[in-house]
Amino acid sequence: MPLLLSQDAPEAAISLLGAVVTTTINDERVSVQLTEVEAYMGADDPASHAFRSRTPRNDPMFRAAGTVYVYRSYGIHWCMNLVTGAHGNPQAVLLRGGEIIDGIDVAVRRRSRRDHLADGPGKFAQALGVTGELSGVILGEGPIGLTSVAAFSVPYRSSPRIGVSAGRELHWRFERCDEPSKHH
DNA sequence: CACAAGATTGACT
DNA sequence: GTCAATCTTGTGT
Repeated sequence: MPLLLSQDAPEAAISLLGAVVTTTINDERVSVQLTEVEAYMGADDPASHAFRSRTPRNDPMFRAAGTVYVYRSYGIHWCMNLVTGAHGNPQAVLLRGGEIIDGIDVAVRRRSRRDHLADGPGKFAQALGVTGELSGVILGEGPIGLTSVAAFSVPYRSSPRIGVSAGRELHWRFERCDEPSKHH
C-alpha cells in the first residue's frame, strides 16, 4: 500500500494531486495524472457514503487503505475512490479529474470524445475503464496501479465538495493550480 | 412495499 | 439554462 494513503483522507487527497493512476484492462493501458480530488470521512462526515452504515456498496471503504471503492452515480456513471486511513475507519478520496498522460487513444474511444476525457468523476472512471466490477480490488494487485510522481505536494486550492449539501463547511475538494500561494 | 434523493453527464431548448 | 437517464440506499406507510 502506498504510504500516502495511510493518512486521513484530506491529507491523502492533497498528496494524491500529481500522482498517476494507471489501469491495464484487456491489454489496454491508460494513465491519468490527478488534478482534482475530494476527501470523504466516515461517521463524522454527513456527506460520506459511510456516514450511516456499512452496506454492500460502501463495504470497501471499511477495508484497508489502498482498496479501490467504485460506486454507481445517478444510476448511470461509475465513480472511483481510493480508501485511506486506518483499517476499519471508513474514509476515501474521490478521484474527480485528471489529465491523460498515456493511452489517450483508448480513452478517446471509451469516452466517444476527443476532449473532456477525464474532467469529472464519471468521465475519469470511464476513461480508465473502471466499473463496479473493480470495487474492492487492491491497488497494485489487480488492473489498477498508483504511481506517486512528485516528491513534494503540488500547488492546490481547496473548496467545498461538489454536489454535496451536507458538510459544506468542510473544504475538502482539492484541485491543482499553477500559483504556489493560495493554500489555507 | 412505495418512493425520493443523490459524491453526474450529455443532449437539447 | 433545463432535463432525462436509472442504480443504491434510507425513510415512511
